[in-house]
Amino acid sequence: MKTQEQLYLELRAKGFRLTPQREQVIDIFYRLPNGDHLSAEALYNILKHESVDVSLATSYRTLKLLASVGVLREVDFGGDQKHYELLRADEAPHHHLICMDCGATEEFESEVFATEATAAAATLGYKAVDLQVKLYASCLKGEACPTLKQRMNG
Amino acid sequence: MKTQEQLYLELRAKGFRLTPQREQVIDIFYRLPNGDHLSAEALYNILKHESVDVSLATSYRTLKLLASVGVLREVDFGGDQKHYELLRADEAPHHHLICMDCGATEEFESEVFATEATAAAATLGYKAVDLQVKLYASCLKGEACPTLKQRMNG
DNA sequence: ATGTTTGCAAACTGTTTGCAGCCTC
DNA sequence: GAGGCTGCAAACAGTTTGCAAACAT
Repeated sequence: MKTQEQLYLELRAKGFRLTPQREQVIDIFYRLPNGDHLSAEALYNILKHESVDVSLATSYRTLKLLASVGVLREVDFGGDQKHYELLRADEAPHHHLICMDCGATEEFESEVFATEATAAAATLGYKAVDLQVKLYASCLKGEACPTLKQRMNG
Repeated sequence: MKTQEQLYLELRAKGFRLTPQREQVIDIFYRLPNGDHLSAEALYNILKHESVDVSLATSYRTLKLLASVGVLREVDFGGDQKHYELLRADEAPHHHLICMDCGATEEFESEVFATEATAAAATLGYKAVDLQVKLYASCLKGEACPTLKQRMNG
C-alpha cells in the first residue's frame, strides 16, 4: 500500500499544500482498523480528542479533497451522514453489511460482486467505475446484542 | 402484484387512515414506469402538477409511512435526497447503475448478487434483509450523452 | 365524537461557503 | 511575497416537528 509519505508528495504534485491538519487527517485514517470508516464529525471528534487544532469545516473540506484525489472513498450507510474510508488500491474491494438491529457495520469480500457488476455495466453500455454494496441484515441477537445494548443504555 | 385496493385495506387494517393524499401518492407510484423512483420533492411536484392538494411535509410523511409499512423501499443514489420506489414482492429485486457522467440511473437484475449476499450474511452470523447495490459507471458518451447535454443546457 | 392526519411555518441536521488572517511553498 | 488554507459564523438544503384546524372512522 501507498505510504503516507508517498501521499504527501502526491498531494504536493497536484498543487495542494501539505498542512498540519491534512497530515493529521491522513495519519488518522492510516491508523484506523482496516476497512473502518469515519464521518466528518467523527473525524473532527478524534482530532479534538488528540488535541489537534482543526475546525469542523476543515474536517469536511479535507475529507472532500482527499476523496476527490482518490485517497478516500465516500461510502454511505443509509444514515444521514457521509462516511469515508481509506482506498487501498492493492486490496480486494470490500462490501458493507449493516445490522438493522444494532447498527453495527461489518465488511466482507467477494470477487463475485465485482465480476457481475462489470458485466452488467458492459451489457448496458457503460464502463463500471465503483461498486457499492449495502447489505442490510439482522444480527438476531436481540437483547444480547452488545452494540444494541450499548446504544440503549447510552 | 398487490393491487391498490389491497393496499388500502392493509393500511386500514394497521390502523392508518386512508386520506385522499395517501391514495394519490400510492396511485402515482403504481403509474410509475417499472423500477422508477421518486424523491419527496419530485413526488410533491407531480402532485402539484396534477392539482392534488398536498404539502411538502405530507409528501415526506407519506413516503416515510409507506416505507415503514413495506409498500415502498428507500433507496439512495449518493445524491442529497432520499428516493423511494415501489416494492414489488413478486419481482426479482433490481439494482441500480448510476452514470457519473450524466447522472442517469438504470436498473438491472441479477440473482447472483442476492445469492452471494445471503451467503455472506450467513457466514458472518446475520440474516440478510435487504440488498442495495449501487454501481457507479461512466456512459462514455461525453458530449453526445443526451442527459448530460440536457443538464448543461439547463 | 375521537383521534388521526394535514398544512403551515419554524426548528433541526448535515454540509457548504464568504471572508479576513495565517501559513506553505 | 503570493495564493492556497484555515477558522469562524452565517448560509444552505433536505427533512422533521409543534400546533391548531380539518377530516376519516
